[in-house]
Amino acid sequence: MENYYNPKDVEFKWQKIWQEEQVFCASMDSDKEKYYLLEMFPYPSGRIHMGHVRNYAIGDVVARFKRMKGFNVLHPMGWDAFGMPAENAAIEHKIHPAKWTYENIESMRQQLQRIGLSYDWSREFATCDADYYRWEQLIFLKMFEKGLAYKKGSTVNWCHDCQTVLANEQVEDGCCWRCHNLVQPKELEQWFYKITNYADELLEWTDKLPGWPERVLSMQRNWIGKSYGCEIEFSVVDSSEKVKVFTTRPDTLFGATFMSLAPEHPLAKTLVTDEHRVKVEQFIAAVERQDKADRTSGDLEKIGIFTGSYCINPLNGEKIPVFLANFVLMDYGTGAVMAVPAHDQRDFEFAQKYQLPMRVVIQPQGDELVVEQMKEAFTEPGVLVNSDQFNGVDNESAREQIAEFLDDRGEGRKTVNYRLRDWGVSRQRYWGTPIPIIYCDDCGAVPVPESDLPVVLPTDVELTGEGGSPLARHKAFLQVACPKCGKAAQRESDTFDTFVESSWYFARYTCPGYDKGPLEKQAANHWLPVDQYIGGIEHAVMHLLYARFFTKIMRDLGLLDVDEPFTNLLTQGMVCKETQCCPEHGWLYPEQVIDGKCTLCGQDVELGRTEKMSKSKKNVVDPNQLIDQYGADTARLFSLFAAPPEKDLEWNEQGVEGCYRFLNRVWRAVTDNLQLIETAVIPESTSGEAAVLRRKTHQTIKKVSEDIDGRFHFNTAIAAVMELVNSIYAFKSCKEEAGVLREALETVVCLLNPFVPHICEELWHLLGHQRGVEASGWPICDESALVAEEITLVIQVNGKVRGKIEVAVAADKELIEAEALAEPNVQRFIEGKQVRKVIVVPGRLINIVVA
RNA sequence: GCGAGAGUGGCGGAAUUGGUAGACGCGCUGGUCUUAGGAACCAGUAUCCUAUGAUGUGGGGGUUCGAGUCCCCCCUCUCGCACCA
Repeated sequence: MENYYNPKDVEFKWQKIWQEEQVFCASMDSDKEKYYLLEMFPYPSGRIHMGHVRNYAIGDVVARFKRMKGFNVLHPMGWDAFGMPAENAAIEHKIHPAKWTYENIESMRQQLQRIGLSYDWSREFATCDADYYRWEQLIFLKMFEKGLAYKKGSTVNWCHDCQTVLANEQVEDGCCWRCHNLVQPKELEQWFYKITNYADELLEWTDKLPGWPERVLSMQRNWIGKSYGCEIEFSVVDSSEKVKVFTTRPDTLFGATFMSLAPEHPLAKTLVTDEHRVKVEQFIAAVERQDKADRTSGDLEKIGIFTGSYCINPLNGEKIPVFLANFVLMDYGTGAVMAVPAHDQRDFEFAQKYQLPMRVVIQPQGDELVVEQMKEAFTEPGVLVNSDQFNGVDNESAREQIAEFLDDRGEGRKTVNYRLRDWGVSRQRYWGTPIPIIYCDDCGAVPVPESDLPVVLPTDVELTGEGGSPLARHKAFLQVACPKCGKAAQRESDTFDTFVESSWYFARYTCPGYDKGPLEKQAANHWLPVDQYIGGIEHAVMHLLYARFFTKIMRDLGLLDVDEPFTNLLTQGMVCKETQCCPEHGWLYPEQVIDGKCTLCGQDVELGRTEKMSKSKKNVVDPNQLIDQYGADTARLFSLFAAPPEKDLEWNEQGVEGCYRFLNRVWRAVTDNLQLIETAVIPESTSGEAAVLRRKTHQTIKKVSEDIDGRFHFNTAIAAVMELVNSIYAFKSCKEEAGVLREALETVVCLLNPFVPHICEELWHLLGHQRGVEASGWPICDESALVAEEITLVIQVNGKVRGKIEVAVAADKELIEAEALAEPNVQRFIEGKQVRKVIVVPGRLINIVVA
């Protein structure tokens, strides 16, 4: 085996040993410090892709590094196993979702194991296991008890032909992705989780997560969308109705010249006068027909219509017309806006279009706005005018004053508004966690008693894709006695959004077999929070926000004691590759192109943009093939070396070969020198070349340790080891200095172990060690080996490099200055000039400033 | 429009606190060994150039003995949000 590097044999051998000896199992009985490392678990689609390889390779580096550093590492893996692909497979291939899912899990586990990832497989579970989702049902019951789960009407995407609800991503251009018929909105009663109760806490904690990328935090803040403002009531003329608006700018209230309501506003149809009814109803219908996505996308034309009604500005008693406007959204604020065209751009455009009056109520300092000359709304700070008793007040203070004034008179009050909506968790799907509720004609929605959990998803169903969820037609499942009154009742046939499962799986890993509740508190508190979480940026908002919400829910249910689930978050970049396109055959797989020609027709292939690897663009590399060809270590190494983890990675076949060559170089460096270093020991003192190599060895230890720990600069860590290997090749070794060589080689093997564990384990073994690499610990940098006798200093004249000198480390400033000034090339540049100043940066450079 | 991030050789990317710009790898060039090399090893490789020289980190200013790094203005790209009242 030691003659040449054979990744297949080496990798198989060690994967078997790791598995048999269960070396990566984590236990709480340890006096080592805990470290919980987690990568986002995969959906078991059946095949791993390069994105998985990269994600899990990154995680594995950290896991193995932390273990070598002496931490008690928890590194689990499992399956996000509910979801629609299983139902689609069932429809297309007549295979039961459960069978499909569990078979995929088997196959994907094997594929992951081929990568050599150091998981504690004893903690593995799939979210579709009843032992998992039963606790999710229990958490729902507890939330229901506390009013955190409730039911309300909500609009879904409905395909009439398929008799089913579609997720947003299943709607393509407003049509069903399967039958291509028009999707319609449909009002359904749905379950919601009251995430808005936690909006403030979720927001506040975004300032207390320094280990998260700023852009993820900013996306979450944006999503929560907290704004301070004021609710103001406007009475309607000749009516007892009142229109409530939300505004962040009560300071502009005197400038309100009309009112805009969302077309869906409940008052829209009552406020319309008979004279305007026909046109208004046409308008409402027209807006309804507009695509939802279009309506909230920027460049929609602003249109509106007058209802015929007026309302009264509570501050000045002015009568202003009430309009309906397509840009006013029913689900933000109150669905009604007081329009201040002089100080809001949208209202400005609307007023211009319908020739509505404008009034300036805020003047900028040192300027005077004239309505007729305004080309856009003025939204900057200023001083109030045309505002009665508030004239002269700066607008920031006026905001408070007017809000308080309205509050006193009972016509308004200060409020906080959020963009965040409650989380709709009902899905009209089969392959998900059943929602444990029973509907009784007399008792209403009755929770399933705890002792009856789990509500098991029945397996005797057939999926056709038509006629709605098979659960809704499954009589044996549906028909049940009411737990309260015992009369015939019906089960809820909806299942949970699969984001519910992924909102607490990280906690369940701490006690996967616990059968007395969702969490064994002691275990959860021991391991949580996750010290490092790693996954794709695509989960920046939904998954990560839901997981944070659920953590707080579980805390408030007394299941654990942490506030936040993930201390540090790393969002890795995508794996990209150049696309290739044949004029006749369209996108081509890499193997369909030889020498720039299409293998199907021989035509020249056009190179497209580098894009995220995707099946549709065919710019994919199959990890299984890659591992067959080069081995898992090469696949891992390239994924880690080509770019820093958080950046996108551009796949490059030649780069992969370069990594393979490097591993061969490492292999030979060890095996070629085995005899020479067999009995060698690390010498007490070294000199000359040996000292230089020894210094390089310890510099590398220092550099790699710093690069991995916290910084995750794996590419530069690997580069540093490559430098050390180059130094080993350059080192002319002899028997006397074999100890230094042994130390250098062992260091290479240890430092590379987190990245390419199989080859390192084998080489470590060849180097004569009985214990595994991890057990031998992380190399320690000997500071004394870093010290050189002489160092090179750069000499600059006026900031430009003009020479270099070698000086003793101990040399004092005067000596260094004298030597620098005496350097021949430096002399040329300072000759005949006056030396103004000499700056000495210890250990780095000397800058001579001349006139 | 708002928010975040980025712009460095032929390419991927280094440069952690303001201190030798281009580490490491790919590609390319030359050499050694070889029947041969698409193997391995060695050397070279920012640009211009006769250089021990000049220029050079998207563009323009500035601070500094010294700027890829700090400040101001502008350009381009990526991502996220977006008629949010």
